[in-house]
Amino acid sequence: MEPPAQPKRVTIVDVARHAQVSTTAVSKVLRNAYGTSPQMRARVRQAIDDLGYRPFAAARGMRGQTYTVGVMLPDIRNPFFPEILDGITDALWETDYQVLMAPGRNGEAAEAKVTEAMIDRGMDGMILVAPVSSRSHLERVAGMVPTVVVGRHGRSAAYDTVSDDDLAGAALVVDHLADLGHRRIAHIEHDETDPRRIEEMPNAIRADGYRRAMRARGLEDEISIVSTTYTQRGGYLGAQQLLTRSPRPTAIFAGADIVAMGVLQAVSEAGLEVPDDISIAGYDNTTFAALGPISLTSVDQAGRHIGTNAAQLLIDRIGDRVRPTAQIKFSPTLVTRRTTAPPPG
Amino acid sequence: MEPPAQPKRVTIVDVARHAQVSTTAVSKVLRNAYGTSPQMRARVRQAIDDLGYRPFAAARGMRGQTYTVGVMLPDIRNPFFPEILDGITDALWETDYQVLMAPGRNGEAAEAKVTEAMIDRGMDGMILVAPVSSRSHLERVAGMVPTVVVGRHGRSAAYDTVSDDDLAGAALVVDHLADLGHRRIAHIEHDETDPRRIEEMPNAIRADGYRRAMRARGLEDEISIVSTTYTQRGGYLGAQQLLTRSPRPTAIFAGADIVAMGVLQAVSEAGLEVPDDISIAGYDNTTFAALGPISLTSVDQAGRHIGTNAAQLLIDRIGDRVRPTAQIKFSPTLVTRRTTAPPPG
DNA sequence: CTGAAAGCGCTAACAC
DNA sequence: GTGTTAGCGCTTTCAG
Repeated sequence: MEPPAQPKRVTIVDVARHAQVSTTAVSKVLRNAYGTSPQMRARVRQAIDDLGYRPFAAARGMRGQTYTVGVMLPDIRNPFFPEILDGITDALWETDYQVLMAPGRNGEAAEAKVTEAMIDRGMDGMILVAPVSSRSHLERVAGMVPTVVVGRHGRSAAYDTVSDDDLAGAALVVDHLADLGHRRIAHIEHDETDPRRIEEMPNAIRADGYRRAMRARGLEDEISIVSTTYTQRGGYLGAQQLLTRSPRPTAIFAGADIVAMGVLQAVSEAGLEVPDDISIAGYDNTTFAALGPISLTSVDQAGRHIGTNAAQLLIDRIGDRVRPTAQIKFSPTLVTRRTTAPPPG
Repeated sequence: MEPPAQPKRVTIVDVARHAQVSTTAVSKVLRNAYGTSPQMRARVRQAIDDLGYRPFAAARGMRGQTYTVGVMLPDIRNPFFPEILDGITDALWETDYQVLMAPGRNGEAAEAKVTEAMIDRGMDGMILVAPVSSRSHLERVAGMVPTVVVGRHGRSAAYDTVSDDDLAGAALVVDHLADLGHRRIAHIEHDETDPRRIEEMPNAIRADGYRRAMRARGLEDEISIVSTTYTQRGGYLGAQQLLTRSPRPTAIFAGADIVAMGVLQAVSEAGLEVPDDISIAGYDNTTFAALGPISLTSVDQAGRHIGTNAAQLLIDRIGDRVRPTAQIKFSPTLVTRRTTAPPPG
């Protein structure tokens, strides 16, 4: 058996004929536009049901909206980002908008490719999560299509933002560890060289928050940072370096849970016990931080919540493209688990 | 500062004028179509660069292709699925196709919504990963747009498939445990009630593979299955049931890594040690199975590889819609780690 | 309140 | 090898 020949799509013309009205009328009913009588709406709706009509987005896109919003996530392997997507999808579930996601792969070139592809496909709006692209690129994108940027700090007149207070989050961790009695608290950061990004990227802000919090606790002499990447391997390599230092840190604050996973690995290979010999804290409170055998102390960012808020902001922006931009900032909380305890001795 | 007024898009007409050729010529060059001289191609390319032209997908979609493929994943929280998406994205990276993903949320209604949205948006092809929809729905979709189904067993004349040999995978686990000396090996499955799906869904096949392998080892009297869901909570509840049985199983084969996470939790709460008191095995070999503190024995499905093959199949199918459908089946391998060992005593 | 008609940007016959 | 032209399905003036 061959695949069945494509049945020709039902169009607005078919619906109009069936309902004995004009195509204009159908179009108006579809968009809940002004100027349709109740009985006309009823007849058109009936015809739509009878024929199983569904609007063809490409055709709509040529004149008006596509009812599609694009989401770019940096890395779907990091379990924190799916939470955000989930929040976005939930918020838009009951609307006519369909959410479509593409991975940005943590690179400027890849991100540019994705944002252009989305613009070319007529997205009505875009949500860019923790993009690494330059601010000017982001503003150019936002100039073409309503855009919400998630995770980057710093306000722009071109796009709305939703972010988490990474400065406060880092302080939460440092304070928690210091309260337990730790002094030699080290940090593993995601290396940020581009000076223009250093003020905006969450990873850089966390490192800064760590420094400030250490100083605030009078621990400036103990500040100790290793720069790798926000990956499991980055955590592994970073921890290896830290463990050879002498005196050895009694606690490691990893900039992301995924980094903490690598740290745990290195610590275990070094024959050390967590938390008896060394305390570990992560960031993001991802699902695997909560897993029994891991039970990682981590900073919770409420990813879902970030997602729903970003979606709402985008809908508002699509509705009014010239209103002033908004900046929503959430406060993180600390979830303490079994990887942190008072220092040995 | 207001967002800058939208600069009007550069169209094919602008390019044609700039290059002093017809719009047809530009269109042909864009599609590498037959009948263009080298010098014309050069001039058109030059004009495209000069003007920064990019084709508008919505307009293309009205006549031909949109150069977009849609991927539906059941659940992006399960870290196995991102691997597949990664494989797909990689395979299509150098092509003109853009990959766009939407979550199917493990429900027939949600899946229908997503597949329709993708069809409405003129996707050139779709890859549906582990869909729960009825076969007839899948075939209807495949009749409208080239489709590859990943994970479901059973051949269809309407769509190509890529799957993993779940029967063999389950046997790998049972044999491994039996070789270690276990006899009371229990299984936690994802409950499948729909008889039409029971023959196709990977979860059902795994349960079946477990039963067959147990019989093949002469352990038919020890067959013990708990039906919950492929979630962490499902694993937790399932394990709680199993641990109260007497005699207690000495090994639990969880149908998915995420399930094994819940099992580990329940086992730990019951005060039992893994693997000394009880062995645990999972399925999917997700990133967290490999994490040091977890180190879960699991079946590897090579998700990336599944993704790249599905993408290739889809490209082939887009190129020739009537060629016979293909069924690719991969063989899983077992990765043994620290959660399995000989039974106590 | 309703409908006729003009495109949106692109592709595909079909002529030249 | 190249250009002219007629739409694809929808939205949007603009008359009636």
